[in-house]
Amino acid sequence: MPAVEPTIHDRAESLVQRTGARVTRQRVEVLAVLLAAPRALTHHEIEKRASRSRGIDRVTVYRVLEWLTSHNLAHKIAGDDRTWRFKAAGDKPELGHDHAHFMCNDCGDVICLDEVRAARDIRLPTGYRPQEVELTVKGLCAECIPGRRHS
Amino acid sequence: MPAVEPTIHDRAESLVQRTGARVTRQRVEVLAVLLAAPRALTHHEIEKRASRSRGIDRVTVYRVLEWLTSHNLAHKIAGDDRTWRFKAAGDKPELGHDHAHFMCNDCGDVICLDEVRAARDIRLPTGYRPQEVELTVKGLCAECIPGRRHS
DNA sequence: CGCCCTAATGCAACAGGATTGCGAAAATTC
DNA sequence: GAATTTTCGCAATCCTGTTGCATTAGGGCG
Repeated sequence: MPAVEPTIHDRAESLVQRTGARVTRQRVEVLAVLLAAPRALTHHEIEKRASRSRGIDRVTVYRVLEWLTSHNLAHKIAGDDRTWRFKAAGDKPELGHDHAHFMCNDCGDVICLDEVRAARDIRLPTGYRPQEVELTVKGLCAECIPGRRHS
Repeated sequence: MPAVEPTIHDRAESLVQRTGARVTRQRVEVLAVLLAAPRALTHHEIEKRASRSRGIDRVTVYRVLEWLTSHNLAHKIAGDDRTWRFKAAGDKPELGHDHAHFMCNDCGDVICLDEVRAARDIRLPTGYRPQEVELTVKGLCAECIPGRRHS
């Protein structure tokens, strides 16, 4: 059953189109997956979710993600498990990525803390030039608090 | 020429001893390397420096670093290049690791910004429990500022 | 509408950091 | 100094991510 999800897919398509580059099924699908997710996803999760209709090659997913990132349609977040996580940048690609993140020490999930802004006035050694500030709170997410059963 | 470096090596040995576990050449040497370094080192750098007298196996270095980390004698920092960097924790292993880091976007070097302390009062979604706060400033280190010649 | 050019995809092979299994070596204990 | 148990070294393996290259398919243009 081709029960398409109109809104998200269309938003994705429109965002890809707006870059002026080619609108391919793979780009749209991957971006749609990111837009639909409430948190940052690993390459693995993205690949799995994007392959529901037809498959997308592993390498293509990597390349699409790199492309999305370089066009500010997605953000790339380094986790402690040495795997990148990706998150849709939202509808305003012009805006930067200067909010904070929360990372679960147990399951590795990453969410954005949109309200928090990192301090920008930090003293560096002489000769050092700051570019971005990253603020990551680590801890346990609601799912991983001991005492709760795993879903 | 066995020109030993007395102080650092001894400090390393003492720190390892204090854990109650076995005091092996490999643990002491690796920790001494970390203590001597002004910045966080990659596994590669550590291995190279630790092998000056006799060699230490690659895998052993990994295991020693993991051991040091789990005993709070070293800290493990995730970089954007997906390689771990390690730094001695200093003489007070009880203390946490709640200072900020600077990471060079060009060469990847990581240094600690000991004076900076991250905000501890950050609002999280309900049910989330914070454990650590990581503040990382990214930019260019003095070596990598354009216009300077590479050493 | 269909052709063409080029960008993008898929496949396979590769790269490099990190991990695991297991027998050998060595640090404490007695 | 022998026993015991941790730790080491070596090889093989895993896993994320990358590269090369032939094939496919956007989408501009006639």
